[in-house]
Amino acid sequence: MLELSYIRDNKETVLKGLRKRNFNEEGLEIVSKVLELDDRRKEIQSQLDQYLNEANILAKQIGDLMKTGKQDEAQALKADVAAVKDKSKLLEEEIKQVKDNLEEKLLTIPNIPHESVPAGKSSDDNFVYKDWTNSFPQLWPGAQPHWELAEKYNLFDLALGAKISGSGFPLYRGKGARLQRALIAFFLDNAVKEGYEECQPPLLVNEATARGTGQLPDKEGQMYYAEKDDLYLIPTAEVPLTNIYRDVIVAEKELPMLLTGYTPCFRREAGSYGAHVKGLNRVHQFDKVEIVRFEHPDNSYNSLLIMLEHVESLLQALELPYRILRLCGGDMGFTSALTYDFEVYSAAQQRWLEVSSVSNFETFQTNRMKMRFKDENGKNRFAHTLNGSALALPRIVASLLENHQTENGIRIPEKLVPYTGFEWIN
RNA sequence: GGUGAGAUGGGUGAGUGGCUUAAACCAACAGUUUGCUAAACUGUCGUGCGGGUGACCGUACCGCGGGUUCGAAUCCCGCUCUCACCGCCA
Repeated sequence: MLELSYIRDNKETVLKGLRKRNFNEEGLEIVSKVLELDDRRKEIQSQLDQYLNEANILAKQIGDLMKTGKQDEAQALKADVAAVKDKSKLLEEEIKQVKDNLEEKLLTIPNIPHESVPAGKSSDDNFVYKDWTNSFPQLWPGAQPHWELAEKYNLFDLALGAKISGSGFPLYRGKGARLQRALIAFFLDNAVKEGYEECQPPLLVNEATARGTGQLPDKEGQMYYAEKDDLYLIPTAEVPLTNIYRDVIVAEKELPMLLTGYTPCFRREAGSYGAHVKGLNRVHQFDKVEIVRFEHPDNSYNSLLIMLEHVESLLQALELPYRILRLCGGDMGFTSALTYDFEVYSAAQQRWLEVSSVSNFETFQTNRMKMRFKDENGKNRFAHTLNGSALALPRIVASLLENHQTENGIRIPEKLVPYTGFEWIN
């Protein structure tokens, strides 16, 4: 959620930012609308405070009169209080309406893209920030896509997963299951080495938590929901990890705070079926190691670059061809100010697969969550949040299997061997 | 699932209708003292909103939501959560 004071002081910047997100002139009216509502809110607040002040003074007088035995005079004042109360009641109702309306509108405004974010309609307009300049792995004619390799080497079984749960719930087994565990441990170890604190959060979260990071009300349909208990299955560890600091004010020197966690992630992905979702390309349940940072606003963009390097180092260790995209305004998530996507090349499918999304949310999430730090002047300010996948497993596995396949089996990258305990899948 | 107790500021915890934004203690921060550390002493030490250049002023907030009252942390109702014990259970 954008800060109202920010919208007020930077209206032109906000409008420019929303245009980058392809808001038309009609859509942009929301900005003026919000400011008008806020003006009205302030107006009512002033008047209301005045009435309440009057009532408080009268109540005190009544108390004093009662104590000194002047019952009659006290009774007379009670009528005055009642009159003031009537007026304040009306204003209270009105201000509640205005506030609700304001909040509702504010929640529909996405984050303002960073000035460096290119305009654009869709993923076609994303800017290649760092391209893969080496040659791609050359596969021989008999090379197979990962779903065929999985069958050949008994690594995972989608049909079996479908029997047990439904489509999109892979069942890993044998060396496939071991590979999952190895990747998770490898990613976690690397995050911890970078200074992130390892966490194991709950996988089901309540409404306030889902709201804090912006999954609600924006992406309600994307989450699985356990109705009986009013809990949501997390679509990413970002949700529970970031909410650790909901409604918390920390000392400035505590920043930055770095958290990492492995969790399964659950996504309904309603409506996405077809050729692109074959194999592990898109599933309802997958494993991911997430990194989350709470940063001082002055440092957040620098830290974003540090996160990029971290994710890059993982992909290099796994010896996978990758590229980094800078998302355009039209393709960026609702809550993000700047997002880099990482894609690995799937040699057998001959296309890029997204494996990580690293974003700076600035104060968009912390404003919703009321997560602040006390600055050197004793003022409470919203911290910046950042997060990124480091990494999401399924497409890494897909790419790993496809790119490292040989006629004699699939080679495990050297850095991963200590985790898998085997050098070859064959 | 059953029974009981509870929810107050960063923490412990006092506070049963007006003198309470809320005692006291601890932690934290600043200063004095000191060769250094420690101790001692002094001071500061909640959040949102509105107003003001500002010191400040007003207002709301004692788990959440209602209610009673001129006036509620305090009384009433509903909800949520926590803790303890029992049952079930990895």
